[in-house]
Amino acid sequence: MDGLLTIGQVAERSGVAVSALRYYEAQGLVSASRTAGGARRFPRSVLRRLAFVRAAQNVGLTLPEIREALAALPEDRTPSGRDWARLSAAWRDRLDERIRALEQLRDGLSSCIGCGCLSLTRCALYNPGDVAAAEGPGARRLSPALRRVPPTSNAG
Amino acid sequence: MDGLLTIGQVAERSGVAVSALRYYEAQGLVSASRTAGGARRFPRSVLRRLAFVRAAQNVGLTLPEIREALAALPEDRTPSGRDWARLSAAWRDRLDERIRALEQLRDGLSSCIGCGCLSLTRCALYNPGDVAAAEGPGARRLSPALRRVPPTSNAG
DNA sequence: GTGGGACCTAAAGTCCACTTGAGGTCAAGG
DNA sequence: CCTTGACCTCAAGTGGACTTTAGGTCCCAC
Repeated sequence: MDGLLTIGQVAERSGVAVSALRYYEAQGLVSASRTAGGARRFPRSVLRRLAFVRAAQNVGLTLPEIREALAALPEDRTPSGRDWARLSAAWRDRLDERIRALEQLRDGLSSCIGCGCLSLTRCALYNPGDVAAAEGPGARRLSPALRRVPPTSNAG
Repeated sequence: MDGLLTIGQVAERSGVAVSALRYYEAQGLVSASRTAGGARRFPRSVLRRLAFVRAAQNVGLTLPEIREALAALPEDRTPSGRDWARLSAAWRDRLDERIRALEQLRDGLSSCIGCGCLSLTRCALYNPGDVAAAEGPGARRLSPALRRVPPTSNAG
């Protein structure tokens, strides 16, 4: 081993499926060199990059957004404290937003217990953060502020 | 009007799109009688039912799960305080769990700012809920609380 | 020199919660 | 009579993040 990792090794060490790794490469989230035979060889730094991707997903970013964020960071070095701080702050805002929305939901719920109201116009549970949105097709289980806890449902 | 609502009226009053209402009927979440001409006529109770659906979605339930929950409630009456309280409590647990997970993420993030670590084994952001390094080299999954699908059910 | 992994590509499938489109029916109004 | 508008059905499309499938290559061990 010359410090480069096969896709299988990356998958094993990162917990990201091989197919997902290929998909990420296609989406420009990670990059790999190739052997003579065409097999991917990932630099070790891909592990950090994948950590970043995972973390960003946890914060609720889409892959295109994550790609943007990654583009702002150095390709193969540890990001500078300043860059990192800026990103982190943005993420924390998002987290705060999500947490707030959930808390609102929960508190609305508490006040609902026993009353059974679910008032269409007033119930905080029904209408959290009063986003009533109609936003085009696609899965939309949570109100925008709450959207997306990533699928990560590999067997465990 | 004999207390029955057209699909358009239901859509307007509930904020749920006409197409969604038809979809819900197909999924067994709501039911409607038909006029001679074949048009749907919804009982007024559908509004409460839809409120329930919305609320449950906000808590993160899938439509099949919601159908289950609805099955446990009386078809056309207001649910009893007891039933309602039981459901609400379950939902609040879910919310609490999600909120906790997100807070952990956020707090881990705060401690990351300026360090730029994203350590695969130690970083709270990457590995929320310290399901951390316990498991040999490489990273692990999301904390259960951030996973999409509840322990009681299967997944997509 | 052959069997078996690990790898490759491109395309299609999956899941969820819907929406959109095509093509048709029905009741009321001008 | 004809149009308008609300409704109908069934089929296909949408978006995100992947996975699965089909068919092939590469290389190592026996």
